[in-house]
Amino acid sequence: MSVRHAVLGLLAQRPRHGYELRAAFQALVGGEENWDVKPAQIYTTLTRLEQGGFVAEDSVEQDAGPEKRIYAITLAGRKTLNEWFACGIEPEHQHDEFFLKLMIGLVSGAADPCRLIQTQRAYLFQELHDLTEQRSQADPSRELAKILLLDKAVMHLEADLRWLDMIEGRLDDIKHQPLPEPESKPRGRPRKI
Amino acid sequence: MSVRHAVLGLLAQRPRHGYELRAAFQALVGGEENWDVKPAQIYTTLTRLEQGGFVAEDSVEQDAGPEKRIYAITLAGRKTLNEWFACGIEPEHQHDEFFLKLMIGLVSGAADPCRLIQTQRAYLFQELHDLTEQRSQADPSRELAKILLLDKAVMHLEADLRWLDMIEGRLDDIKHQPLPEPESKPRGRPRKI
DNA sequence: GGTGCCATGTAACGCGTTACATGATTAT
DNA sequence: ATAATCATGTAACGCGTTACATGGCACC
Repeated sequence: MSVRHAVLGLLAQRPRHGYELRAAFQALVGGEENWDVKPAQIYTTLTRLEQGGFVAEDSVEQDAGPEKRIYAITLAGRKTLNEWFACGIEPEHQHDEFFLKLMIGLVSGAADPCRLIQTQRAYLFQELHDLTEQRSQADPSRELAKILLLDKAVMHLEADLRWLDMIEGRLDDIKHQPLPEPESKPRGRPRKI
Repeated sequence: MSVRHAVLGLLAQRPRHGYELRAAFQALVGGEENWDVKPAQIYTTLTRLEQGGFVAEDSVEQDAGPEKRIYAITLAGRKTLNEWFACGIEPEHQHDEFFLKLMIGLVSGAADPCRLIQTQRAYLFQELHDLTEQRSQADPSRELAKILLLDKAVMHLEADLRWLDMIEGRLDDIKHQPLPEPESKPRGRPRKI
């Protein structure tokens, strides 16, 4: 959902071809370690945007080197882009995979909840350590994007760790909560028994 | 990536059919407002798991009502599940859509950065308000899962708001950062001009 | 007889990924 | 010559979504 709009935005700045779009995108987000967009995604996105009428093929340059298909944004594309600018972006979905794992471990009896929490905490600490290290080595004058993204990641990691502590404190409540295991009620009298 | 493992875990507890899996999943995560898994995903996931040899069709019950295809986990499935339990779950990727939007707004000149920040902040505040409201109305004895997930969401929202403030403080740095707009260097002498 | 739940799917699409393939130019 | 970079794609898959379709049974 985001690469689509980024492509529109870059084409709003000026018409470009696929390879150039990819380079510009990577430059904007501060390198491929922050957000690596694969060429295939750029080209398929361009195709879809063209089919939807949001961009149009402007021209094909063949003055030197390989051919370049140059795309430009359309009016419909600008409209879509402005809508993107006008509305807020919802923070990533509430789907929490760790919580799911914890619950699955509980009901299946195949994993020890305390162990799961320990493992996750160790993982997050390691992650936090790595990011803090990267953060301290980043150059504020050239890698501003990277630094900001690292700061965000660190803040979220700290939140996750605090949350893990909360969960650990409530583990007993979670364990003894009435898990509605629905008795899969097949209605009707059994047939042919 | 998570539903797959959840299905394995639920089948590790006992063999089940698709409809039952969906109900059990929804019960675990505390209702569809937390994580709504569509029937289609359950069935396609089951098909893929079966093709991969992680689950197998156990039997088809037809004692009463509609037929039920009952699946059971295999040894390979248990192995995969234990691997899931053994390793940590990485916090959602660093892809930040708002930061991307800000940068796109800057280079395209199609949006005012301050405005973008204001919009996003307003959106996050609204979200925070809604979640806090929900949190205060939740019943701790029955909706523990929902409460924990709400707490996590609130903590992350607060982190996002603090991060927004950071970005606002650095806006000038971001604006005046050397944006490497690569002069798209077509090599070779122009042909046929 | 209608509504609604139980239970099963298929089809098509969007987004993202990996892997593969082609070909031209430039620098060594 | 060959390796790197420029530039374009296709094919197939995984995950998730919406929409559509079918049919039995229960309850009123």
